[in-house]
Amino acid sequence: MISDGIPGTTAPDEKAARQTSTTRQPATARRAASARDGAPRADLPAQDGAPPRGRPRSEEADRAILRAAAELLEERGLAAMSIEEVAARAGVSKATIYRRWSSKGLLALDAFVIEFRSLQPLPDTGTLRGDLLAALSAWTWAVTRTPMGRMLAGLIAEAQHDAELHMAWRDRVLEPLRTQYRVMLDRAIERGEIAAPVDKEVVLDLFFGAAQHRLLLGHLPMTGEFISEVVDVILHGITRAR
Amino acid sequence: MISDGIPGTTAPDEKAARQTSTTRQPATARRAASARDGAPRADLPAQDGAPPRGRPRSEEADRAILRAAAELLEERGLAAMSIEEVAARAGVSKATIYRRWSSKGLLALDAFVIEFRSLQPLPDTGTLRGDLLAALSAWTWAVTRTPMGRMLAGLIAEAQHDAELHMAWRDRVLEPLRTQYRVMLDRAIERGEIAAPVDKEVVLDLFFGAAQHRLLLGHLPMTGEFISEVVDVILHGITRAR
DNA sequence: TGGTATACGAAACGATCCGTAACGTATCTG
DNA sequence: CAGATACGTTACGGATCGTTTCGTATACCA
Repeated sequence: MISDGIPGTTAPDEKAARQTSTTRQPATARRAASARDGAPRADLPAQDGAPPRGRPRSEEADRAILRAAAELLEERGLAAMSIEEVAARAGVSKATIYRRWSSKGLLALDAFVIEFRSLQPLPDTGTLRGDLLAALSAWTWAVTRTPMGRMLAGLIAEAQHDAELHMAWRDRVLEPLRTQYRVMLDRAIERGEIAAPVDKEVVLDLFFGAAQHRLLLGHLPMTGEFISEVVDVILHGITRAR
Repeated sequence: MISDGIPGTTAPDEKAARQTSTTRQPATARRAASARDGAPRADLPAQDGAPPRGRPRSEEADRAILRAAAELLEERGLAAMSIEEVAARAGVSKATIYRRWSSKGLLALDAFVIEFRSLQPLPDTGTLRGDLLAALSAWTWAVTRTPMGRMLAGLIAEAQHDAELHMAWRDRVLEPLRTQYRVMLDRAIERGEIAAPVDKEVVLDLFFGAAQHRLLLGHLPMTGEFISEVVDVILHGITRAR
């Protein structure tokens, strides 16, 4: 069992909608049939209770694939990244990749999540302002000083037309992050810094959205001044309550 | 020049050399290179002062291509849209498309901008709150009730790794929109509704970013309540000034 | 030790799409 | 009329797709 980011949860089925060509895909149809009668192919083989029988999957290959995917995602973006290239750079065959991930998007998501999670702490500075500044600074650092910023856009775009990836993104990236931020808001309410009836979801959208907007569009730099201005406007906006 | 060469004699080794030089770069890199070294081939042929000589471009073909591109963008997204499909649906040959647009992204941008511009009015209701509500409502309507919302993500993603498209997006979509919103803020300053030292760019990022965030991630619906909450928090945040 | 099960790399497959070119036809200007 | 340009059709070589087959490698179990 590989620790964290390996495709443990996602069920590979019904990815026909993701296919690029509409009209007819005998290949996909065949694959759907084989997925129906057989075991899921792009999942971990070990179901709890039944110890794995044959040769175990190479964790070395897992790491090499994810590392290669992360590199290529940064260099070219998701759309221009080919599985063929990932395989070549990882020193692995294509089939080895397809055994683990059913789509390019899910592979990219894993490559992204592994690093991203460790870079988003839950600050507890004692004041809401301190917490927000720390959280937004950490997020900004991750997306501007590491390859992750450039991965973001491609994943978000791909998720627009890939329901499976969309759900995975929400479950493994967006909601964990929002849950962290909600805790910060709840603590501020307990401390009496802000009034309870504040709409936390809107606050999160403002907080996170402003930064993501500037990141994706790139019209202005993400400076420390920008971060503190964002926090200040939001704080003034909600400490007045309503 | 056209007639003097026997077809078979035209330097097959030159072609081979050209092919090996580009061995197997991803499509995007090849396209970028060809666009860089060559003259702009995919623009309107009529430069002012010289009336067009030959057969004019078919405006019918223009419309059909843009319409087909818009449809496919909505259905599959930019990454999964192929020029081949656009040509088939528009009843036009691939060459006809390549004569007009040098990249898939720029074609998509045109298909997007044509409709989008007409749907973003400059409201003047007399109050900043009224202006912001009207503007955000119009934007929200455009991206949720028309195909344009789903085009947005793909274009933004493609622009991350396509400098030409990135600049075009800023010049033709982002900056015109921000200029409109800045006017609304300036009028509010004149009326004394908000203090002058407010950072207008940050306000625009909050305003536009929150909505775009919720649109792209789709974690919560873009209701009228959401719109008014966003406007209220921002307004409270900046009317206190600082 | 052998049997079974699975993963592995390598190679090949039929497709689709790319971007370009050649060719003959259509429609403009002068 | 001639010249210029866009048009549609067709074809090309190459890249990548996702899958399949095959022989080999590596685990567990009896």
